[in-house]
Amino acid sequence: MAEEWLDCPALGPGWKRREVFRKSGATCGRSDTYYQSPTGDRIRSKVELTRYLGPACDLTLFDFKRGVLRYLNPKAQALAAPGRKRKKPARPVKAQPCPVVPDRAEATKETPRDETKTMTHTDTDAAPASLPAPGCCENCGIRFSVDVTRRQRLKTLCKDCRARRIAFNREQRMFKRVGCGECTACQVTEDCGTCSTCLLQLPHEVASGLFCKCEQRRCLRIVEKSRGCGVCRGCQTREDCGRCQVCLRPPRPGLRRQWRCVQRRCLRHLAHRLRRHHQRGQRRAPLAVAPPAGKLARRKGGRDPKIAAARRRPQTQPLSLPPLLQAIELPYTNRRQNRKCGSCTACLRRTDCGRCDFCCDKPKFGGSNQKRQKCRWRQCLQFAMKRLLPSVCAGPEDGAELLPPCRRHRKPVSARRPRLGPTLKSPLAMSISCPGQAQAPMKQEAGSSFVLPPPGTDLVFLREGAGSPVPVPGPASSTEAPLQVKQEKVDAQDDWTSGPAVLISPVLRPGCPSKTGDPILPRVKQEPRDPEEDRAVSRNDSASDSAVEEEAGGAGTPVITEIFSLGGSRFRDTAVWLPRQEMEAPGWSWSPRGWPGARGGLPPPPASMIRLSCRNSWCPSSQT
DNA sequence: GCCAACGTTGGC
DNA sequence: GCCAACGTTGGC
Repeated sequence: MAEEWLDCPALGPGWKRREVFRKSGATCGRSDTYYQSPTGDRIRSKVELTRYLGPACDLTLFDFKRGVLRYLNPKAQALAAPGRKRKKPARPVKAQPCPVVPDRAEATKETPRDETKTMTHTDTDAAPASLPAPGCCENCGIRFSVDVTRRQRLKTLCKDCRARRIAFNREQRMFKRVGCGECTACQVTEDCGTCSTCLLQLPHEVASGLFCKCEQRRCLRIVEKSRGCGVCRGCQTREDCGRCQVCLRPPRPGLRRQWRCVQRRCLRHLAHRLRRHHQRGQRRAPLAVAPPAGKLARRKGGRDPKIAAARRRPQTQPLSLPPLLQAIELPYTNRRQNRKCGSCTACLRRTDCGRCDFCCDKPKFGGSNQKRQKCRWRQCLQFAMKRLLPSVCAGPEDGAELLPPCRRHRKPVSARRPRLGPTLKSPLAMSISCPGQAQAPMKQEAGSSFVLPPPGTDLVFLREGAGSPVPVPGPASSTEAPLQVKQEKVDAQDDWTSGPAVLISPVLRPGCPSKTGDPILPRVKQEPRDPEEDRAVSRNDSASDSAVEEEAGGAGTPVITEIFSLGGSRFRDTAVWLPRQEMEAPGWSWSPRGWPGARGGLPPPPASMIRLSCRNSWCPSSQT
């Protein structure tokens, strides 16, 4: 079955249908059917289609999977007609040209002619959701209509080029997973033993897996993003011309990256460079490290037999990796499961709050299903902690679960805009502590569902709990914001001076190097108080000195749900402030820049604190 | 750097 | 069949 968009005359002019086969995972081979309305809206199910079209449209006879009208014999019609039911839309539908499904008496066999004839638009007066604006495709140059009111990816490309680009990206992902099977690299069966991946002495089962191959065995058909869009004429050219000055250069034996024929160079990149007058940095060498086998054995969900074998492997082959490098996680086949510890308060929560932004986005709460994220109050705390705080929130073994915060290319400062808005959605909602604050002895709860950072760190965690006077927009209850700051060690008082800050809590004082305290930045996102947690909070409000026990016991949902509601993958862009000693490890760099309080005139953080970011830019998504 | 958008997959 | 939501990526 074709996976491109095809006309669906059964729904009327302009409607498209697409069937997509799942290419991996437990449901590999299954197909999903999607529809696209004349205005570009995507519909994923019959329910959504019914909602979209409104109650005036009867879809009873519409075969969503096949995109045609069902044929009903007279007997079936007679039986079905009296008790005809129609799904009631769960929410109001925006004005759309509404195709009319014919009455049962008009239903005929599934012939395109009949469908086209019977499917007509009656609500022709309804205005389209948005007006298209003319434009030219960046790739092929043809004029095309673009919906300027919608935020859309690849909007500079026409429909065809955009589809090709998406298909290319999909192909590239597949090449990264399994390779093309044709290129010389895919034909290599033995590891070289000398590349950085091989030198890391990964377990064979893992090293030969999908993401951590020997460098000499990585599919050559993977087009690095930094070198081409994959869509333009240059990228599509497969053969060197053999005549240009580059082709005439001598080859570079032993190097994977060879000279690229002028005819095969990305035109889009060229235009991009000309526009911006600077060249983007080059991708650094991929680097991935497997977690220790002991942690592998605890992973859920992996179905790959090789991975399973690695899980069963006894811990007799310890990896001699640098400590922080061990924090880099190998992406697993079933990474979707890795976001849940299953035991923290958030994971145990069964109901959506119905009020956070992600809940409001859900169709069941009347949303448009664009964000498609789990309720903020249900996002795993362990996952957040481990990925944000590699070196402090877990022991050496747990550290292996962490993903490296990879950096993307930054735009020039002049090109960035200050973001103003009602919310701050930043991993840096985690702050370091300030001196002179009330001390709460932190303890390591190894068996707890919520692991606290060990003593000796300067990290402070925001968490739900007692009231907090964080001045954030929202309902009146915001004065009882579910924020609480935990801290451990205190720096020397002399290292700090007070300054203006937005976030003021009983323990996080002005001047703290917290992004939340940057008066320029948006303020801390204030989620509505969760009714279930309210009860626990009210019980514990008066006992601030027992905050640690509350946290360890999972009485409340820490505000790190805010951190993680961003989605785990975004932490590759993240840098965190950590004690300087945490930086004394290879593979990490630190920068004195990035102090978020600088723009607000706040004093710099103490010398013992530095900003941590990962030097390794590789991540699975960096190549497409 | 951040995040909205959305393709995709898991699971009921 | 449908929904939930994970993971990626283009836009800002």
